[in-house]
Amino acid sequence: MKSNNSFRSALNCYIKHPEKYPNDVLYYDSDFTVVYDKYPKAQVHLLVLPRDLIKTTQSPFLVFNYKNDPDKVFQNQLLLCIEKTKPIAIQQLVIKFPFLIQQSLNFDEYFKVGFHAIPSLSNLHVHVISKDNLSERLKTKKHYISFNSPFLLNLYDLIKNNALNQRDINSDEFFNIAKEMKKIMAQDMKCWKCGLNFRNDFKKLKDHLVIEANAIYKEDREKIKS
Amino acid sequence: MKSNNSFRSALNCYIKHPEKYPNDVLYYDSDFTVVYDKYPKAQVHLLVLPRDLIKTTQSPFLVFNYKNDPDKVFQNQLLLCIEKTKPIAIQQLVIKFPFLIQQSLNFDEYFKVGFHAIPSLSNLHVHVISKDNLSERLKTKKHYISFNSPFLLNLYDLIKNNALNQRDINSDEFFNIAKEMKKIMAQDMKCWKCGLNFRNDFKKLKDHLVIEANAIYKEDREKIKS
DNA sequence: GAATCATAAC
DNA sequence: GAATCATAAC
Ligand SMILES: [Zn+2]
Ligand SMILES: [Zn+2]
Ligand SMILES: [Zn+2]
Ligand SMILES: [Zn+2]
Repeated sequence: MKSNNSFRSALNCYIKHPEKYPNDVLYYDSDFTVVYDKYPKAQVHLLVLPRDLIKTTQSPFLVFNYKNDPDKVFQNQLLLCIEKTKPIAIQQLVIKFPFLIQQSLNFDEYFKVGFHAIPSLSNLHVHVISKDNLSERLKTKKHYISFNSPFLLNLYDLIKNNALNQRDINSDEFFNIAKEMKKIMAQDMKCWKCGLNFRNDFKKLKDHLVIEANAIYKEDREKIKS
Repeated sequence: MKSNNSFRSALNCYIKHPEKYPNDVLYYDSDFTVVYDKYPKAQVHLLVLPRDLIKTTQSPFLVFNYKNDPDKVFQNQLLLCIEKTKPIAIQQLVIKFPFLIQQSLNFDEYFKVGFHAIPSLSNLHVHVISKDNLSERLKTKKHYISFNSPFLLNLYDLIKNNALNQRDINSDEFFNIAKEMKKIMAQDMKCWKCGLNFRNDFKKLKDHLVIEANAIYKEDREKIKS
């Protein structure tokens, strides 16, 4: 056990008093808060935080688990909040790349939405993140893999009644998940776009991500021209 | 003993074939090569490499050691090469900060010249480095301390007949030096300009270095205006 | 010399 | 979650 776990509650302030952090909070209502990730791992990286005091404490594996009698009302509220977050995320991308045209951007082409299988921060949070992974804050293999492997639990996969959320969630199962994820973290790094294998060469991957970002964010402009 | 020490000879190509590396080499003659440090730890960071095949293998403590009958001809050649390097370094700084006026810059106010007490690369090299330590490549406490402590052997101090170069250079003495330097590396990080103590908070130091660099490189412009 | 990985302490 | 420190392998 760690001596001081207060950092694990770093997001709690945003669900408790979203009105106090106008520089960090992009949107809030009675049920959700949307904030910038303080250490963004891509050009756009937002967090969607359920404000419900029970839900916020739950594991992403548990909160939608079928054996746990999933709260369909909550699921639909969350999906609705994600729909509200999509244009916000797109707008953030357009701020970074003014040549992009907001109305023509397909969210699914540019973004991913999901939970980390083993979050470090205890308040339940959905990552809404652009696919580029172009960021100074992306500093380690673990950062990259955590968004480009089964460590990222796609929100829509999780909500479906599939293998992901039919696991028995007991401490044995959490131990198994931890073991799986450790294996996943040890795998090679591959480009999210073209699949090129960078093995453990993080620096080369970083250089390549610049090229891919230039391509996707310019390509769109070219498409618009033609 | 390390299994593969080839990285220690990374600078050898520049003294062997300076003409082959026009992108890296700023100046060379029959006795010296001046190159960009490949991982600059400040806005301007150059290396002066003696091309003599004996001198290049020597330790900075040994090459000027009085008990070792110092080669005064070599010393003077090196000092002359440093004099040639000074305007080059100043020019590099002006390229980064075009508001600076080349002719009015006092080298000693903006730069340091010296050896690392315990170099990682085996070819003898003098660092000519701007004092700012503002660089993305400055990533660790050791990087910073290595230029802001007795780990940096000031060239002119070393040439003087003083305590620094009167040490008996045997393996016992090298062991003592290594122990001293380890202590030095464990000390707090302090701002090179104002002396503010950042202890082990490297991130805060980095932020502060931005402020100090803005001040020194703008200050000069103000002086010129008045 | 840099970079990857593991490990505390917060 | 980030950041400091230590340790291999190159
Ligand atoms: Zn997380
Ligand atoms: Zn690619
Ligand atoms: Zn060196
Ligand atoms: Zn200062």
